[in-house]
Amino acid sequence: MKPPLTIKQVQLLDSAELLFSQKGFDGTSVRDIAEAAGINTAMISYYFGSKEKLMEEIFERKSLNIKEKVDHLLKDDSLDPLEKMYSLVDMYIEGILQRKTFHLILLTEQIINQNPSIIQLVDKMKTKNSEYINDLIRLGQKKGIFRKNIDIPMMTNTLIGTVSHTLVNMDFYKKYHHLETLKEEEFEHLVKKKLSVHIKNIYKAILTHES
Amino acid sequence: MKPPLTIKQVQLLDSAELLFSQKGFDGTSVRDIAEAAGINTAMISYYFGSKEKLMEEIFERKSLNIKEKVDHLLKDDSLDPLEKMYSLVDMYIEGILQRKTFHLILLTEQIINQNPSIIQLVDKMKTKNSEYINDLIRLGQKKGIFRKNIDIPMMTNTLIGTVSHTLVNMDFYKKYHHLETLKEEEFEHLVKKKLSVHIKNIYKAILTHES
DNA sequence: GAGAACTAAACAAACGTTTAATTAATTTTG
DNA sequence: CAAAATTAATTAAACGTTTGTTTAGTTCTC
Repeated sequence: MKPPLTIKQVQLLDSAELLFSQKGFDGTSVRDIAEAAGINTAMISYYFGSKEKLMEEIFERKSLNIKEKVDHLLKDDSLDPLEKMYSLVDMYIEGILQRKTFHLILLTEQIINQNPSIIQLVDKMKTKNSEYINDLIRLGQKKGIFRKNIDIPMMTNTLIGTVSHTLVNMDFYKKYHHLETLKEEEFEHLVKKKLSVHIKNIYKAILTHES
Repeated sequence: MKPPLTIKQVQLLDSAELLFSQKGFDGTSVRDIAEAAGINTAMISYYFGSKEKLMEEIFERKSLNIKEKVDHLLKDDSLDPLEKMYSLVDMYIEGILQRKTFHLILLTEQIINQNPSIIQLVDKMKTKNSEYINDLIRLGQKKGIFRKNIDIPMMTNTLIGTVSHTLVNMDFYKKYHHLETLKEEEFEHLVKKKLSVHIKNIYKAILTHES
């Protein structure tokens, strides 16, 4: 069991997370991080051992864990399979947009993979995500409600891919549609709603309609 | 008009593109690039002026330009609106998977934006993509074949997002489904086919079905 | 032999990390 | 309970590398 983080550790982690999401891991220096947090540079090595391990700490803190929720969802008899899929879709939208900065780091780290322990962590996340969607779709198929010939990996790609691409393009979308007057909170709520409706439409169409 | 590139310039650009896609712009040194190309480090500054301008050259060389194809598609009377959308979908799948390494760079540069002229280039690309899909969907709506209440930006996000996420996860997909025995060529063909069928299904369902 | 192509070496700046010294907090002791 | 001893937190400076770029000289080409 690891000791709880101190206030300064959290300040460093938060500053680092923001900077990594904006300038990337290699584009951010430990001096940048320390200055943003108002803490001496040497404290990063003192607390975390290295810049690499600080990154790992960010991943351990911010990784999305919805295993319990999905397990509960699988057993829940009050929902039909499509409602369960809807619930999973909203979990991902909510989980990703609530961790915007971390998810941006995750996106770049999926492509630029240098640190072995981060590669391992990301692979585990991917495997879990595949399993969750796989389990829920197979359940609907067993109950005879979902179609048989579903390309499950592609359903995953559309869910995560659409949400991720929307996240990356949020600023562009805001400018392109002249929504700068909206409060950040309202804009985010709008995006979540649009994502939710859109992806659920797709899932309903692909999972339940005749071919 | 710029003078044509020499062989060595192309070698440097190709080596840089591969390394940038694997380790990111900041994670790649000019010495890395020069060594991979078997060319003296100083030649990068000599030819391109700087590492930054070398990156810009990559973008100018590899940016996807499908304007002519889309214009032609809009006028083509032998295709109905849905067939036109299908054609656009395949253009993106083909264009992105044929430029895998460049598209990976593009994905990270959309998040980690430092170089102003690259930001400008990426914004232009996004605007164009939005317009292409917008024009084709509106055409189908005018002809009374597509539904009225379509969330066009979200349709864009699903197309580009699904293809991008599939590209990023290709290696994972290969391992997870034990397809290592497949030749790279065959695997890529399989992925393209799956993407094509999947996204066309989505587009057909969302654009044409009743709500 | 003039101009372009190319090289090895040098440049200052920035990098992540360590060190040695100092201050702050905690524990031990009389 | 206060003083002393011990440990932890914090600092500025220095460490050795690596960074992108420039320089000065050499080789090649026409």
